[in-house]
Amino acid sequence: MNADKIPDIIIGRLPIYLRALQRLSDKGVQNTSSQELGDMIGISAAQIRKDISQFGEFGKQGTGYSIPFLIERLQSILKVNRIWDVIIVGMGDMGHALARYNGFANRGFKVTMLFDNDPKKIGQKVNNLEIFSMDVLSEKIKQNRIKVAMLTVPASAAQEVSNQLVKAGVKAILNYAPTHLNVPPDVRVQHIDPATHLQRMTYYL
Amino acid sequence: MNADKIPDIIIGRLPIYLRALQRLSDKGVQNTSSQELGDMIGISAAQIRKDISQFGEFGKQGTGYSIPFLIERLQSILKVNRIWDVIIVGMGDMGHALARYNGFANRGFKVTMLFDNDPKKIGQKVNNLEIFSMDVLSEKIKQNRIKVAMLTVPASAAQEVSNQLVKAGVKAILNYAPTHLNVPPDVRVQHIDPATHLQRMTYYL
DNA sequence: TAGATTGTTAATCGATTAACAATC
DNA sequence: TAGATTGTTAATCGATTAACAATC
Repeated sequence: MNADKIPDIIIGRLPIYLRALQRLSDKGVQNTSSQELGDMIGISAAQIRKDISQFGEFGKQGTGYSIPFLIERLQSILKVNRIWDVIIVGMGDMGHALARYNGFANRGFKVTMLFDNDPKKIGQKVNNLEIFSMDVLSEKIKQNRIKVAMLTVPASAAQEVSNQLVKAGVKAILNYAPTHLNVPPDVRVQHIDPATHLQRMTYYL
Repeated sequence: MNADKIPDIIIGRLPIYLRALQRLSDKGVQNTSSQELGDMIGISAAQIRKDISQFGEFGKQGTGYSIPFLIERLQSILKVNRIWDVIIVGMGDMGHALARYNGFANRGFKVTMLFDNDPKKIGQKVNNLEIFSMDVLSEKIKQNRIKVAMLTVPASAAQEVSNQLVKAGVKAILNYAPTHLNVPPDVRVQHIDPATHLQRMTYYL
């Protein structure tokens, strides 16, 4: 393991590699090469080898990489060789869809609590999980040592709720609100904004 | 307007600038500087000036940028100074949430058609839009000259449906399926995979 | 005018690619 | 052994930052 600081751009590619490897594994494939993996996901073989080699010598000359082994290594590096409890804050349509999403299984995450401030929603269940009041958000986060949250409140409330999350100890926020969040440097934010993603493509049309 | 090829990484930042500018505009602010805008979204002032200057001289020394003017320019560059009709393919929870999402207004997009292959869903309405059969997907895309699609089918069907979209003339796909899509070079794909986004953050926890 | 801020140049920094010895 | 493919080095390519003349 290289102790140097790994560039974030490399960290960002590891989940892509992992996803492709798990897909191969599901098909029963046992081994692959940087060439094959690269062809699958549109990344050069040299870059894949370079990225992976930041963390150790996981391949073998002549035969490439053992898929189960490389999956295990990447999961360990990304710290998804465990299950992170994740909360969803804001039970509109998007929060609802995420609560019922089955794509987190085997990828290191489990949605464990839901929150909303609408009295009509509080106490209801989605996917067998009760919706809690925002009043108990901080308390529940601390109690359960929650580190990861998905934020699906309206843009107008996002910064305020983000502050609450951070104050209670959340360190990773997947932000679905179409607004930038200001957080301390030890908190990570990833943005999902469909309009922004679409606008990035219309330029080329 | 610079006729050189603009790097994609710059194009990717323009929607972020545009979103921040629209937020300022909504608050009634008329002018801003690269410094202020950069502070808002965590990007250096120099980079913002450099990015914007690829497309023309939109600012004024001493006073910065006129927000309405810069919004108009960015919208024009990104081709969102019009409304793109967008279709949603796959009316599960995610497709449903996107069909009811109100974040596309004023950002250049309008969801106009929904598709699913489940006979029980076909003919139903979501947000006043009828769900069509996949059998008429190609025909409807061609008829309405649809260029932009959101793909919310299961991963196992994503490549196959993507092929249909591309063949019918779609040039921009927002892919919610957790799998890489192979498309011709003239088709753009953006990926939204919550598990991948979360995995990119857990490394730092 | 004086202060502020752009657009741009040059310098720095970082990422990607090509190539190949090592070796399975 | 011969062929394949890694890990790594050096070269190339591209992106970011710092600095400042121009000018509103």
